[in-house]
Parts: sequence; C-alpha cells; structure tokens
Amino acid sequence: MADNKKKMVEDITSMDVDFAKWYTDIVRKADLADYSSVRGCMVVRPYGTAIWENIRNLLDGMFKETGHENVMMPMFIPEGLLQKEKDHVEGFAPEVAWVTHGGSEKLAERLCVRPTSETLFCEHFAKVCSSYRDLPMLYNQWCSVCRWEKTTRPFLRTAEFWWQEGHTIHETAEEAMAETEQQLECYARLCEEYLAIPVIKGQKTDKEKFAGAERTYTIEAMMHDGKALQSGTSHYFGDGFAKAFDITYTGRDNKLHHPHETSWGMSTRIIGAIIMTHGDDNGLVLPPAIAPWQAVIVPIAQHKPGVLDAANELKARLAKVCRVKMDDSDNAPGWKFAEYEMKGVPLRIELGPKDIENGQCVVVTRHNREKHFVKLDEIESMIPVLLQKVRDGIYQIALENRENRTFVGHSMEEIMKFSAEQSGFLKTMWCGELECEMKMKEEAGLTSRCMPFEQENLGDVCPICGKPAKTMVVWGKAY
RNA sequence: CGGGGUGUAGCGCAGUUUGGUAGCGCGCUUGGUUCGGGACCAAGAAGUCGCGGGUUCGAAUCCCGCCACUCCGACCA
Repeated sequence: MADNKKKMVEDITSMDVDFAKWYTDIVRKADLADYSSVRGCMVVRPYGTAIWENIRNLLDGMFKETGHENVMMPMFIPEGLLQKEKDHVEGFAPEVAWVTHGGSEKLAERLCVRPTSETLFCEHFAKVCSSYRDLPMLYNQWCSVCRWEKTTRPFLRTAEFWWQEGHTIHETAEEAMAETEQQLECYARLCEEYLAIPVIKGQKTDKEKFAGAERTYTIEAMMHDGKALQSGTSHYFGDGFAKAFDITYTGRDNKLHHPHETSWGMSTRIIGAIIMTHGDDNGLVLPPAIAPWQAVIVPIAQHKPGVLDAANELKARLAKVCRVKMDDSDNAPGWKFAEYEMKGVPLRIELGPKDIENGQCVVVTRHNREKHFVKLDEIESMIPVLLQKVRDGIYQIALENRENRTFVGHSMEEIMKFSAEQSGFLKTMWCGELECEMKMKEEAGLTSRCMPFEQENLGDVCPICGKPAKTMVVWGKAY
C-alpha cells in the first residue's frame, strides 16, 4: 500500500528492533496495565485482571484439590518480627517499605509493608499449632506484597505485585519435602498444560535460593529474547523458621518437636512470561485456558439485514462451549481484526453475508493466522478442537525457541563463545563451588538458573575449575 | 544504587538552539456515507507545557533544585 500515512499510534514496535519497547507496547496497547502516580506501581486494567483471575482460578482449584485452605494475613509486619530469622531479614530488609506513623502519631515500633509473609505465618503457626493432630496445616493466601525495587517494569518487576503465597507446616521432613515438590508440580502443570509455556524444573543453587530456605525449587521458562524468567518457586525450610519463631507441637511420643515448613509462590509476573513467550509483532497471543475471550465474533457488513441476528445467534450457541465476545461496534472489520490480534484472542470468527448464504463462518487462529471454513452446524464441536490446536501450536513454537537457544559448554572457551554470541540457556557440569558460580557471573555474565531434576551427564569435570563435577546446571541471563 | 535518555491534549510527537498569543497526527464527541485486513467527509471539545523556585516587562524556551518514566549495569518473584 503506497500511501504516506503516518504510522498508527496503535502500531507495535517490532521485537527485533527493540525487545523492551515491544514488551511495554504490548502491555499498554493490549490494555493489560497502566502506570500510576505511585513510583514503580502499576494499575492492572480489566483485561489484565481478567487474565490474572483465570490463572488464579486454575491454581486455586489445584491447591484446594490437594487440601489447602485460603487465609488472609495482615499487610504489616512489626520490625521486631521481621528480624527473628537472620537470613530472611538480610535478604529482604534492603527492599522493604516502612510505615512510621499512624495518623499524626509516630509509631513506637515501625511496621514494614509485607514483602512476603513467612514471619506472619510463623507467628501465627506458633499460636495455633500444639499437637501432631493439628498437622499438617496447609495455608495459602492471595494478596499483594511490596518490594521497593530500584527499577521497575510492568508485571516483570513492580514495587507492588499480586501473588499467592502458600505456607505449610508438617510433622516430618519427608512430608514437607513432598509438599514442596507437589506444589512445584502444580506450577509446572499450570505453565505447561494451561499456559503452554515449557519450563525446566530444578533446584536453585545455594547462592540463588530463597533467604532463609534450606532448599528452593524453581521452574524456569525461556523468553523470546533468550532470557530466563523464574515462573514459580517452592521452598523447603526444614525446621529453621520453626526454631527461630518457636513453633512447637507435642508429638506422638509426648515430646516437643519443631514442625517442618514450606512456602511457595507464583505472581503476576507470570503474565510477563505469557507476553514474552507467546507474543508476536502483532501483539499478544493468549493461551486459550486463560484468555478472557477465547473467541471473538466479527460481523461483516453488519448493517445488512440478518447479519447481526446471525452473529447474535452464533454467540448464544458458542457461549455454551467457550468464553465468547461479539463485537458489533461501529469500527470497520479491519480495525477489529487488528484490535483482537493485539489483545491475543485465540480465535477470530468472521461472519458476513456470503458466509450466511453458505451456512458457514471463517475461523482464524491467532498464532498463525490460518483460516478455517467451518459449517455453522458444526461450530460447537469445532471450537474446542481449534482451541486445543492453538494451545498445542504455541507450546510447540515456544519449545522450539527454547531448544534452538539451548547449548552445551564443555570448556571455558565454549562458555565464553556462548556468552559472546548467544542468548539462551547454557548447560554445563559444575563442581558445586560458589567460587565457580561467581566466576561464571564475572566472566561470562551468566547466573545459574537451576540444577534440573532431569540431569544429563555432559562430562566428568567442572569446565570452570577442572575439578570433578557433581551436577549439571542450566545457566542464563535472567529477568 | 551507578551511567545514558525522555517529560508539551487520552496516545505519539513538533516547538526549546535565538524568550514574545501553544501546534500537528491519531484518538474522543456529533451528524452523514461506509463495512471480507486498522474507511471517508464535515463540524466540535479537550493543555496549570512533570513539580517547585529563580532571572526577565514577558519563560514550554534561560538558570537551580526535585520528581516520574525509560534503557544499560548491580539486586530481586
């Protein structure tokens, strides 16, 4: 089209030109979130909130199936309480916000706005747990937390973010370990099955584990630009917190014991992962399971007699098999096509006079723009099939991207070559020493993402120091 | 927290060098014509020029301070 019209404001920066700008363009133009006057904080718009609600419902269902109960804890933590566990406070103190006044009165003890609620749960567990019969306690809360981050980006890193945090205590270490693994599995299932995001499950190194945890498990996803995004974590605390907070119960042996504890969380950051795993230069691409609208009906020549009636009838029928919207606004069809592509609606259904004549409609899958001509009397059975095709299609694309960007490093030369030329995951063997992890960071700019549960034997020595290797590590650059 | 960039209508920007009535495109409102890939015509509404101070007869423009956003590092979900 040879016209000299300016670029429309709705146009999205191509991801090859400027990935960061592409990302924020999508956040704003797909109407997911907006900035607010509070430093580093975002407004999650209705469309973004609807996505989060869908994720939340899926996760909440899984938690409840496995016996967890929701609770609501205070948003403030007294300074003294936060300081009870040494590693924990050291990890979080630098980034907490403090409340110093109530009204005009200065508080005797300042309160921090929760950055995470381990301390509050521990204080509470100490009160309500007295016998082995009380165990396990399987609690979860949906809330927002506050971390005074230096630099922020919508969904990926904001001063306040929404999440769920599960906190459980158990009679035995084995039970708590099983819980930690089970909850990581929940997150992995959510990502793989519902969000169509392939993840690597593994354990964090000591350097990267949660402040106060004995072990941290993680799922790591790879974004379009090759960077890693930690998409969910599950921690095993042993009895460290229980000792610090004096949580005890009388055991079957009539003696006092400390319970074993876990915590696990997934945040609105996962929306950032969806954007950067599936999105393209036309906008967002949503996995059907969490798309606010799974299909949008665009009537063509809607002023012509019969078109809107047919569109409304189609909508009523489809409402029984999926979340569907019909757009009868005055905007031109082309405008609607672009709009719903930007919003990542998995299926677009075009219905015009020609279709009605032929007893069909045109269904276009968002991720590849493939057109499917579907008979109107078969539409109810075809939609679920096409939604599944979208899920499988975008999963496959994401998996291929990850595989194309995953490399193996057998020597420091190979590691440096990867660092200079590639962005993605690098698998190497590792001796287990912090020193080598530090060297990896300083020389190659890579941090350990995890030690995958699925280990591969890539050699006998740590390529960084030459000493015998203990585990395989996946390295990368992280968000 | 270190280094760079940017703040002018809802969004994207011009105007700042050289001080002199605040502009353009998109969007929005109303009416009409359109409708299978971001339609067209006409008429309209909308701005404490990020905030605070200073210089000046006069500041979007010059000076000082602050704030926010953003990119690149360090830190984190």
